[in-house]
Amino acid sequence: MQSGTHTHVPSMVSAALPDPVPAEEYERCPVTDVLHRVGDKWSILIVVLLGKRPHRYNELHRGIATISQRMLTRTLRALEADGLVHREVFPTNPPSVEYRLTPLGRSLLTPLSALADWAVAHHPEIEAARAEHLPVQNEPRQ
Amino acid sequence: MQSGTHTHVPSMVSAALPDPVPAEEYERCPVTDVLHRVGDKWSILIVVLLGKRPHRYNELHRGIATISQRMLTRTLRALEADGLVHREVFPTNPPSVEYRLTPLGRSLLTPLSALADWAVAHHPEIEAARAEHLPVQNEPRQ
DNA sequence: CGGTATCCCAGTTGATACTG
DNA sequence: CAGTATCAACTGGGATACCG
Repeated sequence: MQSGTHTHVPSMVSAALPDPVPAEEYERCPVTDVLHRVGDKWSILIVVLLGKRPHRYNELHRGIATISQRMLTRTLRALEADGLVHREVFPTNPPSVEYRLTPLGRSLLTPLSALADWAVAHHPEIEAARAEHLPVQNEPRQ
Repeated sequence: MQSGTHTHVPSMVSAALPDPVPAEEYERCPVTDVLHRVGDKWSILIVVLLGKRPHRYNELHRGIATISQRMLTRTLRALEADGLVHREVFPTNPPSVEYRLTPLGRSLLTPLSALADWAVAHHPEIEAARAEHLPVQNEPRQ
């Protein structure tokens, strides 16, 4: 279940990061920046849900089950600020607000799916590795 | 400047996440799990550096510039526990320790590069979107 | 319905000092 | 060289209550 179409060393990952990484380079590294955004507790989940279809606020709230209103709002605001999600208010009564992915947000689904596929495929190996390292967790290293 | 080869909805991202996401599903989601690991402050940076070639401890320390010894060690231990990085001690004097990616770690470089390419390509759009949303940052929403 | 405003805790990160 | 130990600071996230 591996691609096989390209097994060579990735392109821009290395290119974006010069060998000695100075402090300034790190701060503005796009890769790190994006990973920090998408790597928080709820962003990917929301992006994936919105990838299926637009959702209203409480629809997302019910959809995720364990997220607090505070974090749902904060995460949506952050995604909106980054231009990944569009928020539209319909002046109905009661008011309704719809969230949907922007074209930029939809374009993120593609590389995200590559990582998701990797995660699904290799999660057993990771779990196995963790299980092996647990026994020596608190041992001093030689 | 988009791929065009596949504009459909990604495969396993949706598949791994059923529409109403119950609490238990979230906890064990491989995608979220991997993203949390790789999404921390230093992991990707280290993985990318080790993707170029093996590095010794202080070589990484000098290479990254702003990382503390504590966080370098902790991040390396975490990557090692997940089976992404291999640590080898050479009994020289003074001692030397070499870190390199495992095959699993190297396989992560491929999907990571897809995300990295996306990040590099679309970072300007993200920055632009942020710049537009900053002025209304503290305004109450209608 | 779709949010804000507070308060608070747990976990993450950093600074500094010390060691086999 | 390759780390550990300790403490302090910062931040993400949750609980609860309230609002237009």
